[in-house]
Amino acid sequence: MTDQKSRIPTSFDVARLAGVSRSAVSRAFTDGAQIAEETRAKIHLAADQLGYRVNAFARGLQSARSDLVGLVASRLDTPIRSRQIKLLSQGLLQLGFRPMLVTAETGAEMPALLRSVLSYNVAGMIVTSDSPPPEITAECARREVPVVLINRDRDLTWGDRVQIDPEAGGRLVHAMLHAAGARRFACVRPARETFSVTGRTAAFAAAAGPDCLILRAENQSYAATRDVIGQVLTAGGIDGLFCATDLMALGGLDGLRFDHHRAVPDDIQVVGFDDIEQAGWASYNLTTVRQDLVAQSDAALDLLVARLADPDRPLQTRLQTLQPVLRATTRKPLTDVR
Amino acid sequence: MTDQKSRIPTSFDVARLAGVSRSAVSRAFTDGAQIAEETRAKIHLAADQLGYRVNAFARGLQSARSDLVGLVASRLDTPIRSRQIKLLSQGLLQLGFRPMLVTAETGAEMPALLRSVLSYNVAGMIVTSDSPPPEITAECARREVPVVLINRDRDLTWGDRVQIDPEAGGRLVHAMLHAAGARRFACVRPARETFSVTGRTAAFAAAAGPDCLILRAENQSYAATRDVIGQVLTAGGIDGLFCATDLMALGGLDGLRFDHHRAVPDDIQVVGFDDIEQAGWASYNLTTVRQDLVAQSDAALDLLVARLADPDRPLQTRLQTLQPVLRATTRKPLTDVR
DNA sequence: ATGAAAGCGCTAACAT
DNA sequence: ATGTTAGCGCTTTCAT
Repeated sequence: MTDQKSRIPTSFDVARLAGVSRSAVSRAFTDGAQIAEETRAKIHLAADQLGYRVNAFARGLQSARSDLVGLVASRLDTPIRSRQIKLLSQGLLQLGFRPMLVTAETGAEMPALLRSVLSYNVAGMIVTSDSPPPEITAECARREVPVVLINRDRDLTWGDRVQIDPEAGGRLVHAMLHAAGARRFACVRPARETFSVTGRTAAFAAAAGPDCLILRAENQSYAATRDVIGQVLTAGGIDGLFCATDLMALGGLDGLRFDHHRAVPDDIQVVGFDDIEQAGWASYNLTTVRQDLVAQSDAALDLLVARLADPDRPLQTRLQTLQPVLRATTRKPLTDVR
Repeated sequence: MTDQKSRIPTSFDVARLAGVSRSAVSRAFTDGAQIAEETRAKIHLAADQLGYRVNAFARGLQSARSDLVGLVASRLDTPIRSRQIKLLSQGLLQLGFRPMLVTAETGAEMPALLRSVLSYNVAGMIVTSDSPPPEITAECARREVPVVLINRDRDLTWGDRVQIDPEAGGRLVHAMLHAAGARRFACVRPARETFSVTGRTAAFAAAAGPDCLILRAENQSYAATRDVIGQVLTAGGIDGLFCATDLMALGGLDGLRFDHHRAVPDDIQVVGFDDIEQAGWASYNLTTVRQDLVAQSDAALDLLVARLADPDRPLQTRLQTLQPVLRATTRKPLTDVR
């Protein structure tokens, strides 16, 4: 109540109030520092009284590494991406890190953004974006900043990875459709190439054989897929459709049903990929392949922590399991899948 | 190529290479600093050669304010929240700020998180969460950290606001249903109270009259709403239903159609709120009220920048406009709404 | 276990 | 327009 002109208190103020040195204050706020429990309590009391908080900049300047972790993502308004970000940022918070979000829709802004994140001496970086920051991992490597890449291309030279096996994913989808009785196949993929998406559609097409129809949607959205899905029908006779992501599959489904008056799965069977929440909604009930995002996020955080503990360990890749989710856009399979 | 042992270069290294003082280097990296274009170019050249980046911690320590902006949100895997975060973080990035994401599902973690964000000397804070950080705004006020509250309760004492008018929203929904011919009303709201959601359901109920049935879903999810929607039918005769959010409305819709075999809008008309992407999908085609998230984000950033420019300006509240979106879960209205 | 003293890398007066 | 000089608030040896 006395001094209105409230300057932000520093460790000096706390030290004086508690009758100790500034180093003692520093120790009181450092985990595992050598300090008497009694002193620590006294200091914390004084600190609370003053509303003192360790200045993260001063601490970071000194110790040359912060508790910030860069979280790189694009299209984060997408169901799968937003869930990933949620899980990752919660996990980071729980581990005592602070997520610094870096989003870029166009790849152009990326390099500048990433460099500016690096200037915060981030403890690490988690990249879920499909827009690749190619040269940046080199700089991370140079600074020994741990990088975890989630479902990212192999073109990057530094970074631990957690990813699905796209080939296995593509083959699995084909097996699901085939077991359900489909024989003439098509798949829809987005125009822009992306590690996991491109990989699984390619593998699907390979498994489906040379007469597999390949459609390109302008992007990975519901709308873009709904727009092109009519082409599946002009081809004629196609009874098994793979859409590269659930979001695309839902657009395809609505296009088939509402724009082209086809029955799914009776006229044509449809499978998506990811198992986003909406895929399970009653109006869709989409057969799909589940990517376990919780496991993915756990694995990513695990890799981050492990590398922090031992910067010199060999780069590691963690493969995620894939799980078929049979719902109502395919017929009941005669034989078990897998 | 010479020194492998690559230490991270400092302004000192750049100064030496460029043959200038460290202050010159500092100026070369400060917008609007007094420095000859020639010198600046020379310095940037040297900096690039060395891979130099300004150390954000040292800069922040000095200037006692960073380009970090805290972005507080909960449930960010929800369509509306993730879109908000996307728009806000992009806008922040564009303005030269870095978003620091703070997510908390349980309100308990909040205070600690926010304090730790404050220790980063954030330039400001944008709060979209409905879990309120009540005492924290006091600390922001004390530190003169700008706060922008999006659709937040009135209990907070510091912060500019951008929000919808919940009363107007509730009345609008009632008007829409009434104009479409509904006469016996119900509404579903989540168990936990929330500024905008509670406000509009209350206003709806008030407009609908005393015999309006009020249902409580366990939370704001699709599943929770689908679970309770059957209670609308046991009441009997209800022909107009308001679900507090689109996400809830979609759950309600699927419940009515698939679990209880009711026709929408023939047996009962349904209106949601927000106009999330999924509301426009063909399987739902949900009548709703649009909250313009782009305008909301723009307004929030605007308020932030304005307060940064003039910390002493009076607190301001920006009201968002609401727009009815008539689709297929209501009948064609006889009279115009609004 | 605690204190004294020396920086971490930068910016901001102030001087030139 | 540029250089000199003090710090910003903290952590961290090194003594004690």
